[in-house]
Amino acid sequence: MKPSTSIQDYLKRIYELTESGSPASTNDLARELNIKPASVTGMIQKLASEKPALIEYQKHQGVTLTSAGKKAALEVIRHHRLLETWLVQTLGYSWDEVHEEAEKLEHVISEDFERRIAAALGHPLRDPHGELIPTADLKMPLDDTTPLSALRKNQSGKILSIKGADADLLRYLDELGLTPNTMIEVIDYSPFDHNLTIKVEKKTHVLGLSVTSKIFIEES
Amino acid sequence: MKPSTSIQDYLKRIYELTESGSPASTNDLARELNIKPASVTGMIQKLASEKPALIEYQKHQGVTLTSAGKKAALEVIRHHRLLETWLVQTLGYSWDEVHEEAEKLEHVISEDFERRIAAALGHPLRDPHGELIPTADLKMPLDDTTPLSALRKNQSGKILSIKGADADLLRYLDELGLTPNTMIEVIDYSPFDHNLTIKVEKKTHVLGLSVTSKIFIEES
DNA sequence: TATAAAATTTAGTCTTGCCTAAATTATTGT
DNA sequence: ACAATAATTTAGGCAAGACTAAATTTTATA
Repeated sequence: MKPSTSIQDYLKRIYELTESGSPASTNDLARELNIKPASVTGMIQKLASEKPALIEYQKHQGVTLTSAGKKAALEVIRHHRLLETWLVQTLGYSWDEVHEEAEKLEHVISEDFERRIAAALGHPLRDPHGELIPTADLKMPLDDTTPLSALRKNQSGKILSIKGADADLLRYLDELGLTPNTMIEVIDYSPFDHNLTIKVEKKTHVLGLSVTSKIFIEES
Repeated sequence: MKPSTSIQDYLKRIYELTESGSPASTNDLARELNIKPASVTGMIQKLASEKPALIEYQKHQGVTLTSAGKKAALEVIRHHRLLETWLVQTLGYSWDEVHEEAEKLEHVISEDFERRIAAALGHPLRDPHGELIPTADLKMPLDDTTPLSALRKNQSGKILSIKGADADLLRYLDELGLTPNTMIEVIDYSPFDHNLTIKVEKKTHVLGLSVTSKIFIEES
């Protein structure tokens, strides 16, 4: 069964709040949804105990999405971002006017409608705000323009390209095994200096922002 | 406050069922809405007893719309028909595919969205099914192509034109005062022979289908 | 480390809008 | 006119999803 509008909103917010790797707290979720924390607890308990669970939840520990939940969330986000793109292109909305409209439409359009606007727009990669649009098979793309520095704890991917590095840096990265096509995994993130601890072929390294912003990756 | 999606559906169906002049029965409404008759009774009782009542209701007598209710219904119908027109024209839907999609979208689009698609379409008079689209000020247009024979009890309007009448008929209508710009009022309708009893300048006349189908009017 | 503050959960309530079963009112055929 | 039938309404319930107030757990501070 398709999740209700309310549940779709929960999933969408949980997705956004957990993009950084850490679980979403009841309080944060309540704030994002304009709902009282007590109500959020009730809903996440229900969502966690359903047949195919959409979320992972332990009392007092916050929530994360299961892979089923993530798919459902990406479906809504895809609808939202395609709608924004479409409204801007075909009805002359400005980028700051579309959000509210898409927020309502995203819950009611059919899959057929989704396919039609995606095709009409030429399967765009980003919406008018520059945000990436999840693909038709419900994966969030991490394209060339997404630097390693945007990844957080527990995310992993494959190096696509390295841009703007001088010969010295390239040699250094090569020594560490950081070349295109290599798989990497983010072990930790320091919010203070934006240093990332990453694992590459069994070894871990700590890299600063000046380096991670030059390495472009694709999520695995 | 904007009526809920459920209430909008009730109003839309009541509008359709009462177009012929007679009130809508609980049973018919239940059938149209795919809802049990007992549930309909509950809802119409609520709607009839609200601050600005949207419907007129007497036990066992069926319901009609108040003018506020009619406005709300026409708003939904306008949304629906504009959406159908727009989906067909911009996304290549065929006329038989759009209904379901419009049925969901009609409840969530903003007034701004309505204005934008109306303008983009050049303020169309009819939707892809040929149905008239209510105007922006929420009146159902009765254009040149709508004959007097389509009107029912309690409807009134102004004669726009007379088409296909021979000299004898024109002279006869002129005697009765039935000329363009004259206000008329339907007093009664006979479903057996389609005779209409109408009032024109304090006098009433009974007209047959062969006459009423040649007089074109605009609702007042 | 004890305690105050903040976050979270529990318990109980409310509204919307639907349902079933039973009672009542209207309508219809003879 | 009067029973049989159809339509309608009443009464009681349920699920979703929100809320408040109070209890509990966690975190932070002195």
